[in-house]
Amino acid sequence: MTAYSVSELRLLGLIRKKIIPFGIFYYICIMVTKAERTSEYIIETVAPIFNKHGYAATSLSDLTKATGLTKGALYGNFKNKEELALEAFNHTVRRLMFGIKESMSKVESPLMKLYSMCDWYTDYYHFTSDVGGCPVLNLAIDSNNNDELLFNRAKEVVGKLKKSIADLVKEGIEKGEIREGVDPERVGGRIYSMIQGSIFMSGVLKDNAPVVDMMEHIRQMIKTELET
Amino acid sequence: MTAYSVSELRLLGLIRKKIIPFGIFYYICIMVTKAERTSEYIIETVAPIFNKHGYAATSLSDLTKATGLTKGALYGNFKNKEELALEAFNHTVRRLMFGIKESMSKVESPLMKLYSMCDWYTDYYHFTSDVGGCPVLNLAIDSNNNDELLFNRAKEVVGKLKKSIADLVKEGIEKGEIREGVDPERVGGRIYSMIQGSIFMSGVLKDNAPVVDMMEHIRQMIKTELET
DNA sequence: TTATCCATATACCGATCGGTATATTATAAA
DNA sequence: TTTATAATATACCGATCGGTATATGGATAA
Repeated sequence: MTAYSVSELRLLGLIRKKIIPFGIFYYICIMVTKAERTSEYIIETVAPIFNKHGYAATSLSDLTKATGLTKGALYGNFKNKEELALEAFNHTVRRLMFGIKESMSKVESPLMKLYSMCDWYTDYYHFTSDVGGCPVLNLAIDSNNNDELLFNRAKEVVGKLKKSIADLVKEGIEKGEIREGVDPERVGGRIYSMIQGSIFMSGVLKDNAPVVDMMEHIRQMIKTELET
Repeated sequence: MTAYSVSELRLLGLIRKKIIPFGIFYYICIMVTKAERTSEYIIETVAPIFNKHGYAATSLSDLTKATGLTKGALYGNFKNKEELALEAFNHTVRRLMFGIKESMSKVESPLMKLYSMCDWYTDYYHFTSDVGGCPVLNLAIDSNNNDELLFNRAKEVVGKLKKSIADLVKEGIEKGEIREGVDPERVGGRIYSMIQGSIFMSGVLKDNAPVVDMMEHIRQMIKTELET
């Protein structure tokens, strides 16, 4: 089980606050119950399994084997397999989002943030290959025509990621860093398509080259087609 | 069951030739046995099901329900579920390949063939959405970490499609239509990544716009970055 | 220390899984 | 039409599926 800092636990929404009266004061007690620790342990352990094998191909026996827990423990902490898969996906996505936001927060301007995003995705293959590839790509394909709840969540994340690029482009135009004529939505969609396409190729060919090359291409594209 | 022309049957390798002696002559009798017709009927029927739901999520009862046949019939024509899934995939891919080759055969030069490919992919979403999306994308993701045989086949097709673009670029350079400095392999990989990425986006968002837009972008890219 | 309660383990459910041996039917050759 | 054979249906296999009711044990509060 990975060790977490308090800030990470807070980020992951796993900290419960309890207000305890003491005389005329109150203490705010930050606590993590056993169940919460177990839930998190389960999520962390099963996330790569669901990501690698998909929802249908992952059995409860796979999960009990990996966690060392029994079905009783799993069903004590999660409603069913679907909810567990959803939480596992959210966990992985939250981590990725955390990483990219952290990377982009280091620079100020929207244009620099776009370049920063390219830098971050350049290493994407390396830090996703061991957990079974891109969770967004995997879940979207896996759940399409199979599980509405999971698919809608995957679709939602795709939409958000696409929008986050479009928003940066829009902000760049407002700040005069990106040309007036550029359509933020179109460019956002294109760039995210390119990223996902190269992630797919890297995953299939088991080689980070497609992602690395595509990121270089996107940087060039930003330079020649977007920058003022 | 779709009606097939003799040329299509020949293409699909489903025609058996029988040589019948008649006097001093021989007749070549082109025949399709019942088993072959049944096999093809099964493949055609189950292909969209496997494509929609994936290998693991498709049960034999799904297949018997869809075909109206029993397990006995399926196992009489195919070794097992895996082989059936493989043949179903090959069938769909063969059809797509047939379509794109037909489209490209209408023009002569490699550069025009690249544009022709863009035209063809522009409609890709429409003629794959009803069979459950892009079979290459679906099988590659579905079988990765799950089924070596199926994954290797998907990977092989990805490699071929990527190579076919690279070959056109290479030929274009040789014929002086495309600039000397262009790296065919890199460009081939990029273009195929872009195509697959946009196909993914169209599939998730249930909207052909991403593919249409990306094809326009690739056309522009060919014009400005490849053409002499 | 003791009593309570919550978390986990155990045992079991009916349904369905992929696959097969055998019976039955349809086809095609003679 | 008869006969041989190919193709399909039936019935069944052990294993595993997701899920649950209940037993049990360990942590927590009094």
